[in-house]
Amino acid sequence: MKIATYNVNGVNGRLPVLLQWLQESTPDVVCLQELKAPQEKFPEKAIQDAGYHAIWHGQKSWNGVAILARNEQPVEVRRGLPGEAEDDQSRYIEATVNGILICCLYLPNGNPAPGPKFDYKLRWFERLTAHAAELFASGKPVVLTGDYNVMPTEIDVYKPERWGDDALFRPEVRQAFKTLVDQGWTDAIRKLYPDEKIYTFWDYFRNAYSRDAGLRIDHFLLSPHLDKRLIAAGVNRNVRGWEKTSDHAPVWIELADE
DNA sequence: ATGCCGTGGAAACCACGA
Repeated sequence: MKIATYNVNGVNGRLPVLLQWLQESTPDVVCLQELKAPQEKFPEKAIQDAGYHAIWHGQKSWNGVAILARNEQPVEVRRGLPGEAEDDQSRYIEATVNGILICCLYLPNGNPAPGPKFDYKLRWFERLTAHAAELFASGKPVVLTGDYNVMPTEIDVYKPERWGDDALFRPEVRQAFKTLVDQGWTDAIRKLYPDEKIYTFWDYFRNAYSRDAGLRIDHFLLSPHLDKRLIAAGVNRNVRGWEKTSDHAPVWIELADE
């Protein structure tokens, strides 16, 4: 079973790239972030024609998350994280697919830091961590995946010395990621490739992709049950080189059948 | 060191992203 996450940076503007990648990669489950489309503008028909059923939480202009499943209907469990009723940003959706709880998240960027956006990021992280603790305690097979907007360690940044004050790399944020992982989750990429330079995002400008000036900010966290089933993981970096592409590349894991 | 690029929405610029 292959599960992927992809920050598309505009699902409608990215539709040809998304469909091409789905056709080439044929993931069983896909988590999308940054739809940048209101609920009624999600390209449901095109995605259905590609063989995927979907649930999504849209929002005008910004944010937006979706879960796709090939030849199967994702069964929605919740949309939105608990803990802040006034939070109206579409950044979290959760569904069951094939017995696995799929949690698709788009963690706030948080810049500029310090400031209210950074405070929101840290609050959102705390809410995610609280919810993740409940999911972990349930003992169910769980995947927490998406755009975390955090580089966990120095090897996840092309030039860590330049990123120390950035909201994606500040100590509080790295600590928040560590606190979450330390509940017992497995960072799938780092389990399989503990020392390799692996990026999932490259800026559009300054030729970041061709210079390989990248960041690793899209992650898969696995519950212990799924950690045992993990057989492969990677980044479809070539997709970042396509025309009209996102600034993120798709990230994927492969789980052994039960 | 820096939104230099890209997207969406509204209005021929601005907010926002990482």
